[in-house]
Amino acid sequence: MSRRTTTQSAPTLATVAEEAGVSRQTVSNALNSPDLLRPDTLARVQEAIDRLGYSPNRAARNLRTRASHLVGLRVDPAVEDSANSLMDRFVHALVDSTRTTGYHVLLFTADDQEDPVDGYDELLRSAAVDAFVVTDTYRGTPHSAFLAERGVPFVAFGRPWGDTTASHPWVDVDGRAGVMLAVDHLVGRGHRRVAWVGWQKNALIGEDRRSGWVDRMHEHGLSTTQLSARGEDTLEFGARAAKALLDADQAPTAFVCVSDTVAMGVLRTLHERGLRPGQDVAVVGFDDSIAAQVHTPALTSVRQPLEQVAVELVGFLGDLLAHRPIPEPGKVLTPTLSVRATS
Amino acid sequence: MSRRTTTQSAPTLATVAEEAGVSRQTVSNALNSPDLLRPDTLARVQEAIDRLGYSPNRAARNLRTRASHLVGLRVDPAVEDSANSLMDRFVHALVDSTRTTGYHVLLFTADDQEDPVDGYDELLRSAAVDAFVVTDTYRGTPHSAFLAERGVPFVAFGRPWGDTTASHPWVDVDGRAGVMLAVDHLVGRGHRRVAWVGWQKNALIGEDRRSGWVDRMHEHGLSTTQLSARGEDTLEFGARAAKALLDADQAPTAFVCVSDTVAMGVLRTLHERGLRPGQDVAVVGFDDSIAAQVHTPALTSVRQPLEQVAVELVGFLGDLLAHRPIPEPGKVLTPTLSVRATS
DNA sequence: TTGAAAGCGCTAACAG
DNA sequence: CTGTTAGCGCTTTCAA
Repeated sequence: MSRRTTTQSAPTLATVAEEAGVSRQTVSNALNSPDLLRPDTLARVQEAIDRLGYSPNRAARNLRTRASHLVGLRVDPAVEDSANSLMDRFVHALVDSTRTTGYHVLLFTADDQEDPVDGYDELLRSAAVDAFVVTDTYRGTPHSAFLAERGVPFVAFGRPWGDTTASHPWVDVDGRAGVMLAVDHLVGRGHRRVAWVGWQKNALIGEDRRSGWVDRMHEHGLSTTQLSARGEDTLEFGARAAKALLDADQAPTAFVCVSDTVAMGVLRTLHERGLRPGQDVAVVGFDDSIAAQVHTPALTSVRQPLEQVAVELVGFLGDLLAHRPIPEPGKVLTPTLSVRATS
Repeated sequence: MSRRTTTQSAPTLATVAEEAGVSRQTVSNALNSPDLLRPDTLARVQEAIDRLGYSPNRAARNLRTRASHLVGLRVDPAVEDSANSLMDRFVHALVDSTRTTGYHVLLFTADDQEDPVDGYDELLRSAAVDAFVVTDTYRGTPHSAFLAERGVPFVAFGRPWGDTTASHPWVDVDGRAGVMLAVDHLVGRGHRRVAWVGWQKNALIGEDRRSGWVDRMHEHGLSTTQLSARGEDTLEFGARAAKALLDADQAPTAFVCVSDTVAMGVLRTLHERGLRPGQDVAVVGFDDSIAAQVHTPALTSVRQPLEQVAVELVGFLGDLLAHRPIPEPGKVLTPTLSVRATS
């Protein structure tokens, strides 16, 4: 009782038209503008479609409409030993969001990892994708400016730091507010000496997060002097920074970290020194990675609303590709704090 | 000095042909069968292509050749609180492997998470993808049988457990051998009572891994009685199992775990009881997840060669789509042991 | 070795 | 509301 024999080629518009006793165009209309058809015709066509198991050929449709309904996402190699599985969660969220809109996500990598725009051009020129999602936030690489310059249609996860001329749609998470959440939480638990372990000064994202710590500490009437460390996004740096801070005159009783990776380093130092996280010293990370969740003790962390980021991005994508005007092309979402055992 | 004005439509074969002073067909040949052209003609065409920044339109090519050069990969929601970032690493590896072959990876999700084949049909019928990569290993869901039945072209990460009729290409990792590695390692460090913390009996992957523990222990002349626990793939189960095993008459001095998630649970129990992992009790996980790497102390874990798995799968994909015969459609790769502080 | 003609399956524009 | 015509950009015949 198979609907079509295996060796037979797939049904086309013409097949369906014949089956339903209408013209090819009517079938096309049934698919794309069903309201143009009389209900009974529509039903008849729909029935034929179901009976034959017909799906419109995408290549033909793409050729005709000059759209692929694909969005490209460049995935760069995951960094081992880094707690950051942010990308994983984001990809899931993005694929989920695109599903309802008829778009699909095409993954690609750069031949040349150093070139921020490698891979984009070819995919676009060959009409393989309609647009891109770029994740600037992720490592702070300024792909956006290059892409915008070349007229590549894209939406970005991550705001165009400092670039006031940018006009592409973007969605970002308010890292500063997330850190403020962490500071409030710790101060609420009685901590007065709350340290910051962050990235280098030239990391704009890192500085934004840090400003949340500085400002909130001051608002609480607390000092930030001698309580800040800056370095790379590695476990080793976190461990080193914690040692230095703990050895200072007035050792901090709590650490707010720019990332879970760094926080894991802080935890390692605490462990080495026999300090119990959550009891002797509090630690808060950033990203709410899997590693944070399964660590013992589980790490309190700032959680980015990636699912919502994805939804907003896909919304912008729709506007962009439909050439709808985008009045306010930037959106900042607020993170939450996942409170766990380390605080 | 722009190569083409922004408002102008992309160059086509005809544009290039005119530019080079040859026919469209010659340009097509230059692209697909360059050896048919005279060197000087080829050079002239190539130059025109470069000058115009031409890339063949994929939709047109796909329509004509009835191939999309896309492979589908269904991503299911990541499970929170589980250490398993295996999928993330695998996706990266796959995208990397496909790059050189001219294929791209298309991501999709199922509307209905429960239906093991939801989403595949539509993508295939509409010729959106040429084939699929399915990751049976990941959760042990038997997609393969369903897909094979429907004549869907696919390659699988994960062997067709028990299904002797399966004829699709697959690549798998020898979990049993991985666990044997772990047992050897622990016994070599003087452990005699090595426990197993695994999955339910009906998880074929889990049982395969467990057999490595059972057999190897016996080969070392060691007993396995009262040293095994079975349950779900959660941190809580790992913690519970460790408690029960430690409370038994002859407490184990080492734990081999079916997954990092479970191992994290074991570590939690050790922590609660003041037992130092790697000193008082050894623990080995499976998957070498990020969480294992950044944990304090870092978790020894069996590492699957996902990069190699991806390469082999893409090789099979090439054979499959070129209708080349595949003499031996299964390949088993051997994992390695990442030794860290917990053992 | 190069060129001309045909057509993949679809949708946009128009005519009925 | 339905049908006819044309053509998207490419590759696959087949001739020259």
